[in-house]
Formats: sequence, structure tokens, C-alpha cells
Amino acid sequence: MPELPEVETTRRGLTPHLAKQTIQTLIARQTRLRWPIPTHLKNALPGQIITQIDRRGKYLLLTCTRGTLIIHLGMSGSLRILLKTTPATKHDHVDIILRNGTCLRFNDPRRFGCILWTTDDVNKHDLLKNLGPEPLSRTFTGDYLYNISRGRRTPIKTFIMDGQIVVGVGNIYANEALFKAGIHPKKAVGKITLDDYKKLANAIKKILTTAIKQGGTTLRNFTDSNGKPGYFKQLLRVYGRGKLPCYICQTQLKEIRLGQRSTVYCTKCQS
DNA sequence: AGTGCGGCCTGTCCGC
DNA sequence: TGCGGACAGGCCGCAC
Repeated sequence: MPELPEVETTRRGLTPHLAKQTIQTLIARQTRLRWPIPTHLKNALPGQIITQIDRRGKYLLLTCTRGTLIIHLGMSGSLRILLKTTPATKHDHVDIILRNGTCLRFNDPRRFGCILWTTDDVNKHDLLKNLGPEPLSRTFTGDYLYNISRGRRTPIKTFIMDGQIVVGVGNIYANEALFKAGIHPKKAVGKITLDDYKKLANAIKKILTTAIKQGGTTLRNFTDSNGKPGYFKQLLRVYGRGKLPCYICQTQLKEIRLGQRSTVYCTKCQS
């Protein structure tokens, strides 16, 4: 389950392998992802040199000589660098073969991810043009949240999971950040004070930064072949802990559905 | 415009 | 032990 920290970790891991490399071919074994892989990609990619590897929210952006690859890992996607001779296994949907004999392999059991291509300004792409600020940037502050939430009634948890408000905050981190900031997940955004928004913005930054330092570890049933355990799981205060005692006050944590998402909070610590 | 929700997918887990 | 069904999650795109 790639969250922003894992996408960032992926980006950092891929960069030395991809930067300045030339693409030889594209192999698409399964083109039906979140959106179909563009049919012209097979013609567009060969000869392209990858010049830059960026991240916007949970999107990876591979800037090439004459276009940009937009990759999202969805729920279950992963990217690996392998020798191009490595046999493909289940859910290895796409290979981008490089001239140096390596390959970037996209694996995604649930196929919620996507691989798209644009030759225009990538920030004007439909998927990116309306995205909110990066949570770790200076523009994401308590003041920002306060100002854009006046007069609105959405529950705060839904609000911070909205990519147009701020990118990269998924269900797990939303739960954790609200607990850390002491804010009830259902609280209407228009009624939250500037002071609380400052706490919340800081909580989001802190949690994401910590998770990146952990190597962007996935959570729950992490069945990576490397057998890497979920380090960040040990730091979870509320997510996945419904009915268990709050670490702060021992009150039984409450679990509800909010916007069809599992939501866990402490009735005493969060108001 | 703001808000809420259905749908896309497969692996895992639970109860029978 | 096998099987069906609920659930998990990001996030677009639609309906109100």
C-alpha cells in the first residue's frame, strides 16, 4: 500500500538507475490499468532519454526528452529495477527496457495504478492540474487550511484526504494526524480554530517525515519477497486499533465509517 | 461549488 | 477443507 512516503522512497531508489538512461522498448503484458496504457506509448518511448525523476503527490513523473511518463502505484503497485532477462511473474504488467540492459518493472495486483504519457506541461495534465500543495512544502500551513475551510462543512478527515486540499494524505495518515492533533475526525472544517489547524499541519508534516525516514514502509500485511517488516506499523497510534485502549488515556478507541473509510479515534483525546 | 458515493481490482480473512 | 462474501484502499467521475 504505497503512501506518499513510499512513493518518495521509490523515487529516491529509482533515480540513480534511471537518470540519463535511454529507453529501448516498452513491454505491456496487461494494458488495462486504472486507465488503459496509451496505445501509442510503444512508439513514443523508444529513444527517449529519462532526464528527471520527480514526485507530485503520489504520482511519479519521469521526464523524458520529448514527454513525461506519469505513473501512479494505486493501492498495490510497485516498481523495481531488474535485469531485463529476469522472468516476469504474476501481475508484472509493464516493463520499460533500457538500453543498458536493465528494466523498470511495474507490478500491480489490483491494477488501481496507472501509466500515462503527456507531451504537454505535465502540471497542466488533468490528473495534476487541480492538486493541492505538497504537505511537506512551506505553502502547506495551518493558515492555509484555516483560510480555505471557512464556511465549509465537510468533516475534517474527508477534507485532509482530498487531493485538491493537500496531496499525499491517505486514510492511515489522516487517522494518525488527527489523533496527534487532538481533533475529532467528524469535526466540521469551518469550525476548527487556527490554533488547531496549526497543530494539524504540523502533525501531518511530522508523521509523513517520520514515515519517510522509516523508508516509507508499508503497513499491515506486508508480503514483500524481501520479508521487510512494517516499521511504521509500530508507530501507529489509532489506525487498526479499534476497540483497543488509547495509548494516552486508556479509553477504548472508537471505530466508525466516514466517507466509506475506516476511521479510528479516541473519544476523550479528540474533540 | 460543495458534498457524497459508486466503482474499479485482487488478496486476505472470516464464518459456515 | 472449500467456498462465498466482506473488506481493504486511492481517487476519479458522476449525481444531487
